Amino acid sequence: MAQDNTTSIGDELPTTSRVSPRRRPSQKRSKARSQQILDATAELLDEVGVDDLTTNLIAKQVGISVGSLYHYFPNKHAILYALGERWLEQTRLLLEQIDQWPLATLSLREFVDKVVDQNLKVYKKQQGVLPLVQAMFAIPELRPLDQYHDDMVIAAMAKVFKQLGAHKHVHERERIARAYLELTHALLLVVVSQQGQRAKRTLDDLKWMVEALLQRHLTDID
Amino acid sequence: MAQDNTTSIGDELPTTSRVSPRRRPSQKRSKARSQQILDATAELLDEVGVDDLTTNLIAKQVGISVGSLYHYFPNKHAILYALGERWLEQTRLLLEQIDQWPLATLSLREFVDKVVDQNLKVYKKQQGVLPLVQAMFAIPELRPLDQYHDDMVIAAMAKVFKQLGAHKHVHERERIARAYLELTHALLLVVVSQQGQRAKRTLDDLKWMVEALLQRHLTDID
DNA sequence: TATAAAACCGAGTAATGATTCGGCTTTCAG
DNA sequence: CTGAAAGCCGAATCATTACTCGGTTTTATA
Repeated sequence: MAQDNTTSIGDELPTTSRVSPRRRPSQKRSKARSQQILDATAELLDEVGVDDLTTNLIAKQVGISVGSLYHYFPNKHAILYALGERWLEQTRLLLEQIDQWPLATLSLREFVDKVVDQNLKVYKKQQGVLPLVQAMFAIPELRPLDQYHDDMVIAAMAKVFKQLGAHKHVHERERIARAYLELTHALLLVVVSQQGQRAKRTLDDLKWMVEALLQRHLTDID
Repeated sequence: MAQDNTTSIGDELPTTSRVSPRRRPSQKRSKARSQQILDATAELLDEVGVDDLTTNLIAKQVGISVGSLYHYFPNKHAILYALGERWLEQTRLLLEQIDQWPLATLSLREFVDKVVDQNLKVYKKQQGVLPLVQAMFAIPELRPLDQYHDDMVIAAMAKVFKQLGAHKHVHERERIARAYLELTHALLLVVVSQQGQRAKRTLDDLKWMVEALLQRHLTDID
């Protein structure tokens, strides 16, 4: 009953905080399966939400057994964590791109138009964003991801705002970036859930508001 | 669905026709305890969040046993549900007030200033709003509350927008109301979490954006 | 004071769902 | 062809927590 010497597991972190794959997928096939699991999880998030997401359900969706599932991920949270990392990566890429834009040559309107459109793409591409983001906020084990995401966006945008002409203290620019983050996040989730003309109009409203927010702080003097 | 085992208020009948008068005092106590439980739950929501909220924890916080807890509420969700209803009621009251404002005599700026300030008060008064709202969205049993809340706000604000001069189809006004709802909700949660000057500035930004949103749709013609 | 209803207690029960484990099957380098 | 590693299986186990229940204490009216 006590720990036998079945290799490798005994000296790891407590179960709940192990979040990386139990072993590095050594084959292409293995890696593909990990991705399959993440895709299936994203689908299920959309269909049933976070709280009804069980490991058995995921396994069934992939078409494997729970046992096999645990061959690729140490625990349930690790799957969501990996999914969150995917999302984080997409956001990181976008921010990296934005940083390379010729900000000096863009009008505020052009800038806002581009950022919001690009951001929407990221939201649209990620299946089950809403429950995922919700989970990242609600589940303690995923909290660091959420925190990291926010910090990353805020830092990057605060920098961008400076380049755009907001000559204020970093602190203040970060505060504005937080407002920007929450505004776009909330409204993009609405846009994603809407369709056609309605989605387009809400997107336009969002752009309008972002522009208003930035306009205000680019013209004001601290 | 919530508690029906407490009081039926407003049955202050003449002495002669009261069937069992000896019940009244204890019912008062009962009601008070129910409120105590809700208060304790709100506190715990703030402290530990939704997922670490257990019935035993609530009981301990109140200073009673789980058994007693179940004397007042049929199950755990019912407690959160009742808490959600409290919140809903506050919102309802605010919307009712707004409906009575002399909208015709207010400038857009004055209107926005008042609505947002009043709305902030409601958010501030409700301890643990964030996890509560989060729970209302995430837990299937509470979903109806969230739905009702949104529908209520959207319907009421769509009406207000009309009075303010947005001569558009209900559909479009409701779309704008949804944007208004998400904007204020997201940003007010930020404001509540901030302090002092920082909170004030974010609040001002919020008002600025709300004004921008409404301005746009009051001047545009559908 | 007697007494019945209201409150209360908290160990025990049950249900749910994550995780394990011993053995099976497939793959593939040598 | 063969052996061992990679990959797989799913019933059994473990952990957590909502909820119950038989019995005790408190309250307040007659």
